[in-house]
Amino acid sequence: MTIKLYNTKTRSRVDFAPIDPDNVRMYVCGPTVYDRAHLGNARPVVVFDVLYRLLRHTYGADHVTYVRNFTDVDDKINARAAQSGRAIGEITAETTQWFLDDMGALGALEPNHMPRATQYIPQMVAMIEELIAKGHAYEAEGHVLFAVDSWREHYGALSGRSVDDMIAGARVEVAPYKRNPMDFVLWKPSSDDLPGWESPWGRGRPGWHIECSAMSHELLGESFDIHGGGNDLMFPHHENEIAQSCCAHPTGDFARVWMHNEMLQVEGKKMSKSLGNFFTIRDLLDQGIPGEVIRFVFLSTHYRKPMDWTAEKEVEAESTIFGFIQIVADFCDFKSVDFCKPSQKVIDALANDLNTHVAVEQLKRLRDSSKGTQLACDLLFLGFFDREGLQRRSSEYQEVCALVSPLADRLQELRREAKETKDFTQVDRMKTELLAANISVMMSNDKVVLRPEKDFDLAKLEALK
RNA sequence: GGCGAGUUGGCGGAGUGGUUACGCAGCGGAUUGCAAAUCCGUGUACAGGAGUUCGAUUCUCCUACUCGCCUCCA
Repeated sequence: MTIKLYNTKTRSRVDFAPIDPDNVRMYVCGPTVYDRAHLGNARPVVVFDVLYRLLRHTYGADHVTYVRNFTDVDDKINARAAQSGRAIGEITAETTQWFLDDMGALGALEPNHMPRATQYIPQMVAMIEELIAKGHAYEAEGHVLFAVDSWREHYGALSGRSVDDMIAGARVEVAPYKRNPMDFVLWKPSSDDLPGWESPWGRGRPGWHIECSAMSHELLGESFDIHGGGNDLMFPHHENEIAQSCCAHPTGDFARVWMHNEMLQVEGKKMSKSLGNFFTIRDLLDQGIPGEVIRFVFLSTHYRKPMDWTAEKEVEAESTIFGFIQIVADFCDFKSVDFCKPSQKVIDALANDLNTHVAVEQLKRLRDSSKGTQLACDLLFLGFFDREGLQRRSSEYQEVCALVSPLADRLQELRREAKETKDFTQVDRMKTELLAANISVMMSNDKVVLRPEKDFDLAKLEALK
């Protein structure tokens, strides 16, 4: 099977061929840890989690190396520390754990490596020295800057810009010590109240971009397969990563395939604090929206299209997931799940540039044909549940069904009598109460089946007991 | 201003150079004590214009609009 992926670098869909099938390597830009992850932060995590799962399935779980960093040195963090009076390390440690917890709730597997920027300062310093030695960077007023003119003909290739275009359209304030307005910071000086490390250029801290170049090199080598992130990172972050890495390691390719997910919107608008439609994953989880529902909404839209988070979609996803659980509860043989493979249609859909929408449609087809075991298997594969969680949800549903089952017998008995007397008052009364508790009542000729639906409320059945 | 992405039926959302997914909602029918579920049937969409083509929703160009990046933000 060939996995096809859209490569931003070439703006085309390519057949994915790993450098080393025994060690497929992927790097995804992770969060800056200063606050709870918001909904938008979660999109790349979920998207690349699906890709990670597909790669593991295709090349073997032990033959994929997935790296996602934590940026734990950044001026936003410093600002947060200054404003809250808390220690930087305390903030970053806490936020890092929040991130892992929240992403775990969305079913994201943890990457093989989750490097923290602060643990790779020596590698960054070494890389910067290399860049200076090769004439791609220069020191100025305590800063070290990357000289885009030293790589002018390549710089901007990923995002489709030329240095000249960017200078023409730039709105940035240009620091006077820059040789070219587009030159970006590799290292900057730290005052005593800011975190800093000793370096050949004095006490300072790294610029934003160098960490990804240094850490991907350290953990994945000078050439690796896939680099991912949100498309807002394309410029300048990824462009600068490429410049740094390719100039420091000219014999390597750096990342061969670049993948970018589109942005997320909320009710048709950009999620932003100023619009007041900003919320975190934790906010949603606390509202009782389960992680698998959030994941389902995400996967219903292709990753390269803007995804609109709406209350309506969330509600629909919740029903759909509930419907899956019903079918799993009724038809899944959990003993077989362990030996079950994901549907070929799901794999094919994902292999087609991560067409998660089509994969999700396949789940619905399995549901409609009551293929509970296969459905369970695919739900697990796509990360909606782990095995334990799914089995628990399934059992819980079965228990509820068992509780209402005697009522079905009673209703059937009432119905049998009513058919003789032609007086259906009692039957209808009972049915109304069941419906009010969100229990579907399905009456065939000789049988009554009660099915608790989403938001069923057994408390409302007290009157029937 | 520069760069990029997008515009599909009531809504959501795939996909394809020709046979017009799918989901939800809707409508008609079968079925039902009434329903539900199910089954059958049904709605003839691809922003607008021009071009390429035997034929374009699918390719090219233009226009409009939306969104993103260029500034901390995935």
